[in-house]
Amino acid sequence: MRYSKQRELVMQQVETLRDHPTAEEIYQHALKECPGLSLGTVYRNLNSLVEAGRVRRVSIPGQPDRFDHTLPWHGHLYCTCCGQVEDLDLDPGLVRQLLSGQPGRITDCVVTWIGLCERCSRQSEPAPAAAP
Amino acid sequence: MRYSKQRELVMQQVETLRDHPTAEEIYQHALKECPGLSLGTVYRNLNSLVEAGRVRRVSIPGQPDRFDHTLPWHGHLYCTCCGQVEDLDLDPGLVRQLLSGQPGRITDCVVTWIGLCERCSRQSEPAPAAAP
DNA sequence: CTTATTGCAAAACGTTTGCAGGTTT
DNA sequence: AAACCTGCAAACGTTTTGCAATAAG
Repeated sequence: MRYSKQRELVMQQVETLRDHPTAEEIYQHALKECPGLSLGTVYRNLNSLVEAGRVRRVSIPGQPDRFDHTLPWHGHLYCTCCGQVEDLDLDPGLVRQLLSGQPGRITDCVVTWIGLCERCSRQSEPAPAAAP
Repeated sequence: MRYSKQRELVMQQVETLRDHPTAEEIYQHALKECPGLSLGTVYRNLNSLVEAGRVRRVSIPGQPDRFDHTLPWHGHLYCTCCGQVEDLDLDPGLVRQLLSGQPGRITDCVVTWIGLCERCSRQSEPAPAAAP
């Protein structure tokens, strides 16, 4: 894979916007530092970065994909109130136990909690962004 | 909610095609019994059936939604070889343990295994359908 | 008679792709 | 010079929507 200004910019955005940005959000922020950048290029680079293992893709049902700079395996919590996605540290031992006895060969495991984040569940000071 | 022939037909297809069909698959099968049925109607009815709690939606990252007649909570295994989705019985106690200590109020939990089903992992007699 | 539901077609949405020109090695 | 990467715009596959017509209560 060759160096490109655009790809490194996309990588940098995933790292600085640490809150699981979507391709569109990454594009909007990157545009400020690289006018003329195209959304297609952002998508293409996100795909190569995911394939290269430098970025993780986070899929929430019914929503555009998000991208995560945290590489080690973890789960996610999608807050239906503020729309934010939080990392979830899950005991890998328990996950392995959950899987034990299941037939087949597993290569990945997606665990997504749907509900309210801590802030929204306290019903005060709801986070700014609106849920889609 | 009013009775409609189309909605009951969609419901019936989800129940008889027990293998997590997509909207398109449900449409193709239902068409045989109700010529003139439209795909938009299938989507609308699947949405109302999910909302009414008579059907479950199963989302696999990067794939069209599937629909499940099994209502009690369970996980899913998506086989990257044959493309099939299998139900996964997961110990609810372990799932509750996984969640314990996490902040927030959880309303749903999506657990999806990605890998090979038992049949494909035995590397013999792969299931008919091709992975997308 | 009222209103939910339908078929149809068009649009919305997130994402991918073909192409001609520009960049990296 | 060869290969890769870009911007652009068009196309993609899935899903939703506006509409006038139909069917249910």
